[in-house]
Amino acid sequence: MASLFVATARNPNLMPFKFAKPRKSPRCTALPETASVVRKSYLHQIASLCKNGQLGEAVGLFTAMESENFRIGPGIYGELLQGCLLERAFFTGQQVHARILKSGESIARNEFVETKLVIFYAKCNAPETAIQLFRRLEAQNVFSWAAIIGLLSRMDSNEEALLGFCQMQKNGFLPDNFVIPNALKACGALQLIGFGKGVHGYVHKMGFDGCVFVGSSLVDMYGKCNLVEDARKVFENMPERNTIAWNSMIVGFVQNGLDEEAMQMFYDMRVEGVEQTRVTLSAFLSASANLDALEEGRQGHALAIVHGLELDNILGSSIINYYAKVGLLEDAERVFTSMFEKDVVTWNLLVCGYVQNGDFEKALNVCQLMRSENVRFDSVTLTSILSMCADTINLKLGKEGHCYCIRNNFESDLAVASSTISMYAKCKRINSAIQVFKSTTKRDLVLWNSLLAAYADLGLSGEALKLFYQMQLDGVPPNVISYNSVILAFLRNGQVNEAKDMFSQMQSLNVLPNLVTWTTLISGLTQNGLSSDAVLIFRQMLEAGIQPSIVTIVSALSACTDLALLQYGRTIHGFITRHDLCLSVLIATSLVDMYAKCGCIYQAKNVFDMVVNKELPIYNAMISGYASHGLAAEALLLFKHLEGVGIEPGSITFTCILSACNHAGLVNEGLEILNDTMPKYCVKPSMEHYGCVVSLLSKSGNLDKAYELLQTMPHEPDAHILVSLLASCKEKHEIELGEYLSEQLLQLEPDNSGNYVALSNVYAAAGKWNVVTEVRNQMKEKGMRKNPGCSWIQIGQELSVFVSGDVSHPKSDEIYATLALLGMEMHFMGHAPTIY
DNA sequence: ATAGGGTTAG
Repeated sequence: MASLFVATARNPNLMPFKFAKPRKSPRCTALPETASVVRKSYLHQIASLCKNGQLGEAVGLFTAMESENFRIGPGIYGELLQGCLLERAFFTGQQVHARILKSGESIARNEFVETKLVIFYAKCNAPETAIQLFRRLEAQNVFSWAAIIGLLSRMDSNEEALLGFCQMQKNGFLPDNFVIPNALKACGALQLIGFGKGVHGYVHKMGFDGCVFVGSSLVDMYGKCNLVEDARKVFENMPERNTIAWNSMIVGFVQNGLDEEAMQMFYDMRVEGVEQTRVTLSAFLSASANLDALEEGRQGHALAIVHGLELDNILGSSIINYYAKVGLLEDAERVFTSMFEKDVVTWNLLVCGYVQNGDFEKALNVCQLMRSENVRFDSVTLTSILSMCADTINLKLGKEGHCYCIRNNFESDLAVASSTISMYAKCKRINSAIQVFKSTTKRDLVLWNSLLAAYADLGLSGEALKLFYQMQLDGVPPNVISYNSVILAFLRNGQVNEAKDMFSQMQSLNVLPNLVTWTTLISGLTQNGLSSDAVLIFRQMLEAGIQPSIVTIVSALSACTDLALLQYGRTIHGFITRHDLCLSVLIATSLVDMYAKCGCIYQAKNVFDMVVNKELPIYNAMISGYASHGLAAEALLLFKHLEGVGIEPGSITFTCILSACNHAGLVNEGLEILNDTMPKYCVKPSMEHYGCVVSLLSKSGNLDKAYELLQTMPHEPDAHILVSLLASCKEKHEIELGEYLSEQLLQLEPDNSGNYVALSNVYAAAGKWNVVTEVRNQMKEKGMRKNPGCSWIQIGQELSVFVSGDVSHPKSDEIYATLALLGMEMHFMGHAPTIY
């Protein structure tokens, strides 16, 4: 095998040696008289030299024997091979092998020597030679079988190892306590629980229960097969337990998600004074990482230092994994640089840590360093890179990553395919996502869920539902995540009832809704205008004993931005206070927003004042609150304060502050912000920003300036801005401009009856009743009268005409009838002109 | 005139 030679060449201990003259050794000086005694003594010396790691001396003695023509027996060759094995001296072993072949059949075909050679090659991971020699054996025995089965299991050829295990029994050799651990290891790797239990039975029958090696392997096997209770039973019944037995148990707990048990066992181990190795610490650190146990993980790192354990790729990686999981990336990086041995997993942990921490630049740097040090990316690296591309919506890098996957045959990797799909979906390339999905042949739950989530994000509920059924036809039962996506797809598409149906369907099928399910429903219902349903769901969630996350609470509070639900908002505020969640800036911002939108501006201010480290969003919420309450002075003051504390205002901030100016009629302030302040902060004014100022100018009687701004701004005017100008045209009786603007408006939104109303208002204000009627007839032709969304405005408009003196209005009876139907005649009569 | 062994990270 090529890799073998690479491995030997790297190791300076394995340099080829020359058969040197034996060095004078004091023990060699007095040779006993008879040849057989001398031979015995030589054997003894060679054996002890080999055991003491003095292979060179042993070989020297061997050469001396050869030159003195001693008859060298199988024992000497056996000892020498054993010595080579101990020092991993592959080349020396090959030389010994050559001498064996040269010394004739009686040695070369000796069962003991042949077995030793098989063991030697098997241990040196030279599978071809070992297996070839094994096949040509004069006689098999338990030792050669054990060597071969061990080799196969080490090479991860688990099926072959188990086949060998069966074959040796067929050939009449009873497996002993040395072979059994290898067979059990293979069972664990393949999760062949039936086979494993069979071996366990055999162990019991043969009385190997007492062997620590067998016991530890059983613990490991049961752990790997997810039968952690059986593992525990074996462990507890072991008459003797060593470090490895404990380690196997702890690792079993961690692998089965029982992190607390693993930690407890770690402490028990310390109390009992069992030596703890890097394996122990590695497992302990995994448990700490899984539990976010900050203190324990640090202790684990400290113990590694105290025990003087060098940071090999595995222990080092466990420490990095822990620091990365709890977000201490600087510590992770420190450990990374201090490691003496790194592999692709080590690198991946650092990359993944930075990606999950949102430090994309550092993640990319590490990837580049990886390439420059010739560490090849594997599927985990690519998954991290692709998910980073998704997070940053970096389609260019994402495509490069995808191409790398195609070039390097990662296409069949399900995890890579899933993250490629998510990447394309996040970058709004749904067709590419679908293409990647279709190119896969074997599909797992994660892959189906990736595309399902992509459809959900776009609100493609039809496609999502189709996929949802398709996966079931394909024999993949949906899990909570699948249901969450379908529910989200419906809610994004405004299909509230369908979403609710799915929610009850999953419960009747015993798929338990999780935090995401509840949160999706709460925010989706709110966004579809069903705030009170959202609040109801939030209460159900608390009753179900699910702890809300920050996102859940933010969604629930956003449902309470309606005065009718303020009482629930206050209840949630109480919940927040009881659970010490006020410290979250996100929650505080939502509270400010809720109180402001419910008209409780002073309560909003109270919450606002309590927050210590304020960030831009909470300022925005407060300024917006002031703006909507007509408290322009307060809004401007807070805006100035923002400058004082060095926080840069954003686009939303300017929307809020301009709308405050607009409501308060602060023309100069509004113009200054648009013309000076926004360029200062490099914020390009949006349509909405211009809208505020245009409306402000037109309302304050500067219709000309307003129209000028409308013409010079870099945006095509939207309906909103045109309507605000139309209102001014009405006041100023600017019929010509009104007509012109209305024409544009009706081109933009030909089916919006409100626009016709605005136009007819212009004519009505100028007393052009005949044109008003004309416009009304146009509306009637379009069947707009029955449109419930604008009936109020229409009625108002009709009334305006009526009140303005056109008493002979032909439809006055109809208007009265409509009002009577709505039960509001008197009320509207008095307030008619304010309806607009 | 004799042999060999199990556990670990994403």
